[in-house]
Amino acid sequence: MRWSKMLITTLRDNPQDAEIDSHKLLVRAGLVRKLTGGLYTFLPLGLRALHKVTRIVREEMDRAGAQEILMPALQPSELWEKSGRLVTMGPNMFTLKDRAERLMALGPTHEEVVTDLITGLLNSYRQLPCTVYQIQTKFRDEIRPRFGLMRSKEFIMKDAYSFDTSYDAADQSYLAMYNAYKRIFSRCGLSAYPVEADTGDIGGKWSHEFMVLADAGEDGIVSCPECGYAANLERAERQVAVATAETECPAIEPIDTPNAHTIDELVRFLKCKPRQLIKTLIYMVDGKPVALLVPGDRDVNELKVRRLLGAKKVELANDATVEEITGAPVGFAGPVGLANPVDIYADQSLRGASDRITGANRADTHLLHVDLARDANVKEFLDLVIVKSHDACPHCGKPVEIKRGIEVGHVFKLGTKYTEAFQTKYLDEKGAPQLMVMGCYGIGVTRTLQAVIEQSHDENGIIWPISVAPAHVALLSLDPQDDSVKAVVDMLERELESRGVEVIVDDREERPGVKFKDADLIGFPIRVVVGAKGLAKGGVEIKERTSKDFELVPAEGAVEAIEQKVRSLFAKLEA
RNA sequence: CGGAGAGUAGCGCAGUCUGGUAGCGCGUUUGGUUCGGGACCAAAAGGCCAUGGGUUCAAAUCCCAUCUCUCCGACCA
Repeated sequence: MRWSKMLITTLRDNPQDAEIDSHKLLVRAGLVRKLTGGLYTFLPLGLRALHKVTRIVREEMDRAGAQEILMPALQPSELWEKSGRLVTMGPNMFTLKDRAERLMALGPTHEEVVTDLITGLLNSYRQLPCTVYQIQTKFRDEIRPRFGLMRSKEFIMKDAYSFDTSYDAADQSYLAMYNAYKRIFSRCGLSAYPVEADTGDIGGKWSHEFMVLADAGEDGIVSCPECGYAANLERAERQVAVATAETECPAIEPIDTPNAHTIDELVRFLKCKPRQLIKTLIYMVDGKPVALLVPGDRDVNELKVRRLLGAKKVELANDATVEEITGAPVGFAGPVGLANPVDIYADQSLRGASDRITGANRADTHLLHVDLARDANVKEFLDLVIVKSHDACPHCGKPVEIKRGIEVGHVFKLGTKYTEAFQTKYLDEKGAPQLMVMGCYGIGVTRTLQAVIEQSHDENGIIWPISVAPAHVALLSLDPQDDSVKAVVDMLERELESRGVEVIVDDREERPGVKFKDADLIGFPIRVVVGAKGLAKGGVEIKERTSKDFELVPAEGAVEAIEQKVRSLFAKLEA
C-alpha cells in the first residue's frame, strides 16, 4: 500500500480540545476525526487498528465457545418497560418515534433484546449452556462525553450473554468469559487486570471490571499489594478496628461555632482533629430523607448507600430539606435533637464512638462530648464511606493502595434478573420449567483501542503493539526517484505482502525527517528504511519502534529478517 | 444539570480591554534551491470572525439572547 494514495493526514500541533495523550495522538496521527462532541469518524489507519482489535475479540470469543449473532440497534421501548430499566437507563437512552408513533430506542446495551430472543428460542436443558455475542455500535446519551473515544455517545461494544441451567453452571460460563477477557487484553498488548466492581444499572450479584492502569483513567482502583485484593473504589470495602472500651464520656455540651459550616473551619476553630468530628449528611434516598453519619475525615460512598439501603436513587438533600429536617442552616446538622427525626445510619467505624463533636441542629452551634450509643438513635451501622489509601484491606488487613484505571471490560453474574422479567424458562430433565441463569460480558472495543495508546506511547507518538497496529511495517523510501532504491522498495513491498506482512510504503516526495517523524507519530512497530545512502553502506535499515538502533541488512536478506521480526513481536504478545 | 473556560482559514493561535482595510505559524497550490530526524526563498489559493438581534457614521471588537465545544462533579464499556 502506498502512502501517497492513502487518506493519511498527520497534524503537527495538538488539537485544542484534547486533554489526554491518547486523545491527542488519535487525532494527530490521523486515526480519527471529530464530527462533534462524542462522535468520531474512523479514518483508514484508525479503522485498520480497530479491525485488529475486533478480530482478536472475535477469535477469543469463538475459542471460548460463544457464538456470534447480530441484534438490531433499534429496539422497541416495550422491552425496556418489561425489564423495568426504562426508568434507570432512561435518561441515558436515545429514544425516537417511528411513523406509527411507536416509541423506539437506540440500544445502549442488549440484555432485553437477547433475553427476549432466547426466551423464544431455547426451551430445553439439552440446549444449554448457550453463550452468544455481538460486536456492534451502541448509543448512550452520555451526560459528558470526553477524552475522545474514551466516553462517547456512539461506541463499539462487544457484548456477550450466557444462559445456563443453574448458578453453578453459570459460574463456569462466567469463568470462560473471564479467561477469554484476560487473553484478549494481553493479545492487544494491554496489561489489564480484573477488579471487583459495582453492578450498577445492569444489575446482578457480582461483577468484575477489567482495568487498564492509567493516570488518565476515570476510575479509582483499590488494591492490596499483600493479598491481591482489588476493587473499584465505588465498591471497595475496608476493615474497621473493633471499638475499644471507651472511657466515661462527659455530658453533652453545646459550644458556639460561629460561621463554622465545614469540617475544615471547625477543625481550625476548635483546634481538634477531623476524626474527632462526626459529619452528619442529609440524603434523599428514593425521595425519603435520611441522616448519614461518617467520621469527619471521610466521604460518603453514594453507591454503597444505594446498594445497602436497596435504593434506586441516592442524592444529597437540597438546602431547604436540610433546614426542614435539622431546624438549622446547612452546616450544623447532628444526630442529636433533629427537628424532624429521620432514620439515622452511621458508618461502621463509628460503632462505639464516644466523646465526639457533632452539629447541634442550631445555627452556629456544635455539641461536644457526644456518645453515639448514649445520645443518638442510630438505626444501623453500615459500611458507608469511600476507601482511602492506607485503609485496612478487607481480606488481610494490610494497608491498601489507590490507583487510577480505565475500564475496558466488565463481566457480570446477572442471575435471574432478566430471565425472571421475561420468564425465560427451560424444561429440566424431569420436565419441570426452570428459570435460566444469566451472565453478561462487555468490552468497550473503541475504548480498548484508545487504552492501548494511553498505555503505549512516548513523546514522539504512538507505540503500537504489533497485534493492533494499522500495519506491521512502515517502509520508508527516502529517495523515491532513485532507480535502485525504487527496485528494492518494490521488491520488499511485493515479497512482504505475499507473506502476509502488512506494509505501508512511504513513497511521498518528502524530506527524510518528515517521514521519520510521521512513522514515529503513527507508531508502526517496525520501520524499514531504504535510501541511496543506506544501500551504498550495504543494505536496508530495520528498526523497531521501541528501540533506538537499527540493523543494517543486505537487501536480499531483508524480507526474511523483517518477517522474522514480525513473528517475534507477535510471539512476545502470545507469551 | 451545577461550576469554570473557549468559539477568528484544514490545524494551532494573535487581534477584542481602547470600535476604523482580518493577521501570523503550520498545512495546501505553483516555481526554484535543497535532501538521513518536521528545510529555505518567492508567489498564490483559502475567512458570513459560531448564530440571531441591538448600539453606532462604522462592530471580530460594545450590549442582549441563543447555539456549540472543552475542562471539573453525578452516569458508564
